[in-house]
Amino acid sequence: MSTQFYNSLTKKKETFKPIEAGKVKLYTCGPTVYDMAHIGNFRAFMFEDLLKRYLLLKGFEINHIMNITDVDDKTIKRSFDENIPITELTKKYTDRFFEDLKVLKILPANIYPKATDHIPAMVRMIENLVKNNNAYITDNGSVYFAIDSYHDYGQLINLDFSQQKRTNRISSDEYTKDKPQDFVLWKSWKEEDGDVFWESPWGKGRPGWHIECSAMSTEYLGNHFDIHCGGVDNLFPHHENEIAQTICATGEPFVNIWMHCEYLTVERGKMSKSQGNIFRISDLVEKDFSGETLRYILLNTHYRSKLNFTMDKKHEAVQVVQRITDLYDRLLSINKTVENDGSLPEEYSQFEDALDNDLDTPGALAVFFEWVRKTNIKLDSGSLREKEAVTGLNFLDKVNSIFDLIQEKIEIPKEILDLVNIRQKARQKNDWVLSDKLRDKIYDLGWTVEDTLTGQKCKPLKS
RNA sequence: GGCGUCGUACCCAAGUGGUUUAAGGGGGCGGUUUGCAAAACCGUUAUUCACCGGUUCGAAUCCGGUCGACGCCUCCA
Repeated sequence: MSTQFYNSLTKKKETFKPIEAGKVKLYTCGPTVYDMAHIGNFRAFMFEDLLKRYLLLKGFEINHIMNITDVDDKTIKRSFDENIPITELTKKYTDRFFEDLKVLKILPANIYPKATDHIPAMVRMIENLVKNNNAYITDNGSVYFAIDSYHDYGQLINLDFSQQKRTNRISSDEYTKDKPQDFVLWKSWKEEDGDVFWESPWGKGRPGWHIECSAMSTEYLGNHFDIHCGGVDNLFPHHENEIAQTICATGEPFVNIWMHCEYLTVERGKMSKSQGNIFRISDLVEKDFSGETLRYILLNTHYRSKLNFTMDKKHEAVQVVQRITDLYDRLLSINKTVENDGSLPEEYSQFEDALDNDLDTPGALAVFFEWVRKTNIKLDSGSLREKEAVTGLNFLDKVNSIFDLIQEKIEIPKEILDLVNIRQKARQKNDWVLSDKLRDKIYDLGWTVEDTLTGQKCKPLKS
């Protein structure tokens, strides 16, 4: 089966074929670092991580660029409100963003370009657009893109501007534009911008939001590259505008495949500060969600389906993570004298087929769990051959390279180990009363002990 | 008002014309195992895919309608 991805541009699944054989140029819209990102933001980043991990599994070499938006209305307002320099604000939240990525085990991008480091490239692009008559300059020194100059405008989303609901923003805000739907490329300086501005041929100001992604993506990946991702909310206006301005500026094809992941909702609605239902990664870590459990929750729903995040999803995730980790431990503990020939179980091809089908993670997990059950049966009966243990570990490595759900080993503290050893002696003497008492004590200290055929197995309490 | 997505068991969630008289996970119940547990495993939990019509030899899957949920229409992952 060929690898197929749903392309938002053509609205159907397409066989993936990179521009350059064996290499993928990937651009993903990154965070605006005016505040901490929340679980909804990270759903998109997790989806992109999944995409990237799968392409890596398929053997592609990937150049992944993720931008950091460190100047926009929100960053300026926030730095003003908090009375700290904008660079200090954005540094703080950029650092927090990277910490969260680590918690979620999201693989790092090759480069994280910052918008403020690429103003000249944006200015050059805007100059091109002005030169090509795709953009116009207003009296106050702002530059707008004229959407009428790009006839293919509206490929990602079907919008009938004549039927558009009139919002306050359109009617009151942008009176200097030729057409309400024209979007800003360069925003002229206003008093509330303070010292946040750059010099340009049109006077001092700052770039519009959309132009940064156009400038940075083409700078690092070339004018024409393979995949561009984001959340569905980026479809319009962000990506629609990006397409228009980039194609008009470069005169070349832009992106082959646009991929968007659906919303994450909380209690069936959008997260919003007014409702107090924003979950940040650090909040969830405090509530005992691990990176693995969050990964399972986010990856157990197909990326193009809505995902309703609730606290009670934790239980299922915890169980699954533990089950997989336990199986991994069981296979590891088998003495293996055979050489690893890289073999994989027959389920592997179905696993890959599921992911080939537009990253069907629930389908892939279903195949995987069938295999987990079969393997546990063999383990229980002692009929698993050494060779199968090796093959199984190979499969787990592959699965883990995508899902990354196996928990890292935590060293058992000496205090616990001592109790386990005392318990061992008690058990040899059939002193069940003491044995059970010690088990309770170990439990109270945050650990569990299971009595297996090969002796006691100690692990931290699930969270 | 315009555009669009979705509605599958107690919960989560694949499947989008025939190998499905509907995967997988969690939970419940009943077992095997265990000194007892835990873990693992076995059985069970939707004759049915929001509802009503239609197309077809055949539909959860296609078409029309109804109801319900959600999103976009220039802040948004």
